[in-house]
Amino acid sequence: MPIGLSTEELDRIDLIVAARRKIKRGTVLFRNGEKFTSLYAIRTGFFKTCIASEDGRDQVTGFQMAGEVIGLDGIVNDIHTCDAIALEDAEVCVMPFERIEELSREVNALQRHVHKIMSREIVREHGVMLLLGSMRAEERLASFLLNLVQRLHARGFSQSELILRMTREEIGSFLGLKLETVSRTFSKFAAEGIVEVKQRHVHILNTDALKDIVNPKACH
Amino acid sequence: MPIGLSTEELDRIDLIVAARRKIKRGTVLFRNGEKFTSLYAIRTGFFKTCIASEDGRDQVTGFQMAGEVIGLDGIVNDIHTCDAIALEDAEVCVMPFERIEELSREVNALQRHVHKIMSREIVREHGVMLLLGSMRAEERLASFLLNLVQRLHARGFSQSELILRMTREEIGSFLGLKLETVSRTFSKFAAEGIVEVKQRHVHILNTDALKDIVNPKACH
DNA sequence: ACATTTACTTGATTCGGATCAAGAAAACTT
DNA sequence: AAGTTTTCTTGATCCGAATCAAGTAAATGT
Repeated sequence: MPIGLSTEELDRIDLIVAARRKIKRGTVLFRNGEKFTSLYAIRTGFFKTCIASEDGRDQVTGFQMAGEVIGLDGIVNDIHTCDAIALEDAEVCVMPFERIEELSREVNALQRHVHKIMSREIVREHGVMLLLGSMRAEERLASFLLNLVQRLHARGFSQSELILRMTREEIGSFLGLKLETVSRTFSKFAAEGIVEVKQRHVHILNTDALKDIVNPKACH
Repeated sequence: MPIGLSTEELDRIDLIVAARRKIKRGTVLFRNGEKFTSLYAIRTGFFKTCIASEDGRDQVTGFQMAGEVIGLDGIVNDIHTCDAIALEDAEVCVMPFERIEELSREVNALQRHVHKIMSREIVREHGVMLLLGSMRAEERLASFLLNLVQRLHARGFSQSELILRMTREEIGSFLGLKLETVSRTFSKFAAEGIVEVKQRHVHILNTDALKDIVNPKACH
């Protein structure tokens, strides 16, 4: 949450949260077609969001963790256009969007904060487009791992160890790859000594090597 | 612009526009790294936005036309993270973001409008992710053509004829394909009688066929 | 503890799109 | 109008990832 607020303002922002809601692993927070009413701030747990095309195909559009906000897709048409599914037991703050709009008219820092959250999501998606549009499988997976571990580290977790909350298929869907390719690429990284992988447990042994894969240096 | 406003409110919204700016074809409206100050509403002309990774690769993230707003990427960090380049002579309204925030605290419809614009961009990008993550070349190009022509039609242009403002390479960058593949796919569509293509001039002969390519029907 | 399901790995083969290459057609220059 | 540059098309070949297939390991339920 934003800084530089008076205690009075902070108290008011607390009022945005209408309720807390627990979501069991594998269940849906909101789904495509549902009426949009609220944004959700993740308190604990891990989510994926995905959209489906009319024919069965579907695409994971992102993985979200504690401190991130989901539901922004619903604002345009007052209808959610993607599904948000908990990948582990989770708890969210339900923030009715009407209240957010109301209060952000009065608290400048909140208004600014809401704008930044939406802009950040747009920029994040630009990055995903670059990944999907121009990277090869190894680059995609390396980029994915670095991004995950960086976000986890910002939350106080290890820089080198992580537990994947999603399946190979979900990773593949997000990265525009098939699950076999994801699996093979993990194995390749492991064979090169860059990571240790044991199912969902990943230990990054050589962060620089991953960075080099994403961003091949011209020299040496 | 939003509806349901009093004339007084409309007058105030006009004040958002600090200036108009003409941008010559091939020149930059803003570029990566520049300080963010304003959003831009396109009055006339056609833009592309693109991001570059550290190694030379770059990715067109979108094509924008009259009535659309660009610059949203700059809000998070007060720095633009992409380039906006005019693909034909253009004119934009410069809307200082400070003024937008100020006024949208007072005019609810404007606040709502700003939120919807940002959410719409997020949803659009979800669609691009689906395209890049799961579609084949033909599906991508068909989807691209349908999207372009639909937006042009909404602005009063033909449903079946359009002039591409961008090169094959730019289309390819946007769609995650090489320019040769774009060219070949155009030729394939032409051979099948779905479109007539003559350089940048495209005539869509069979919209349903394009829709079928994007969304293959199970039966027949 | 066992059976069942789900998730993951690895191999063989295929295929779509990238790459390499050359030429043609437009679009600018001057 | 001629020359130059940019854009586009088409062909031949190659490669990365998809697909098909089989088997293993882990998670879940009873």
